[in-house]
Amino acid sequence: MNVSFNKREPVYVQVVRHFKEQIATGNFEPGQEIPSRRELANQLKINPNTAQRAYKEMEVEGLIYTEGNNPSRITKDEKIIGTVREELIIQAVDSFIASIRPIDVPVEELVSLIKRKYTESGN
Amino acid sequence: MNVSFNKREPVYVQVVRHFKEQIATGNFEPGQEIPSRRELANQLKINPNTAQRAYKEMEVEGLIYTEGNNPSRITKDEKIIGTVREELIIQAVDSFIASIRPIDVPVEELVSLIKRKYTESGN
DNA sequence: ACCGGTGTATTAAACGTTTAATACGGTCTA
DNA sequence: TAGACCGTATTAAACGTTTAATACACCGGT
Repeated sequence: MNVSFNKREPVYVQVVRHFKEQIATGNFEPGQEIPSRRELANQLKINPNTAQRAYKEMEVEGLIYTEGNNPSRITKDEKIIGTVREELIIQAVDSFIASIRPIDVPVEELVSLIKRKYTESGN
Repeated sequence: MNVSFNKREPVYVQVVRHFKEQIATGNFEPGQEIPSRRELANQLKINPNTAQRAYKEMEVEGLIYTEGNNPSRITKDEKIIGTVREELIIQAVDSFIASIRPIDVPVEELVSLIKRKYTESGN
């Protein structure tokens, strides 16, 4: 569980995204138990309420579910799981396009840049 | 002068970026006069102090300069102007890479997506 | 000389969001 | 039945940004 926070974006949003990334890349199995609110808070050194808020949001979106007073679990709905990856990608791409379009960069220059930077070893 | 603000990012930051985009795309000539603080505030419906803060930042970065008590002007330093475009692009690309890398998307899928969306009429 | 426009500076208050503190009720188990 | 762990709820505090109110000095044209 490794999350580095930036301070401009709400922490709970970053936590949600982190979980989505895990789900999208298959690091979480459907139905898999996730850390309790309090345990997550401990691990990430955040307030339990912030963890709660993140989980609440994920629950509303159907990404996780809670039965009784047991730690929540990743949804078993494969359809939802499959959607997560696409949504993350689309959001990232759209946001990138929106930020780059005003600068009028030739698409080939862009592609070349991305290919090079994306392929570079893990930075 | 058309700027649409999102409310997550400080307004003055968005104003600065907007000006940088104008400079990067050549919409501003070197030495060209820009609106006074108070006029910009009127145009964008923001507080004069917010305009001042944006301009101050640009002045610190050498993008604009001020002589006497006249409205500020775009720098005549072509080197700085040339740099603006590169910086905007690098920043956008780096930020995109950072957000997309955790999802493990094949680079070709990415390139294909970007080409399609970027080429789509102005959305 | 005056008036209106510049840029600049300081200080305080308002505002919304995020985070924190705390408490409550449930369930399980030793 | 007591304790520990769950999720949940309510309220308060902290924080950063923005707004606001003023004030100052400067220059230019009337």
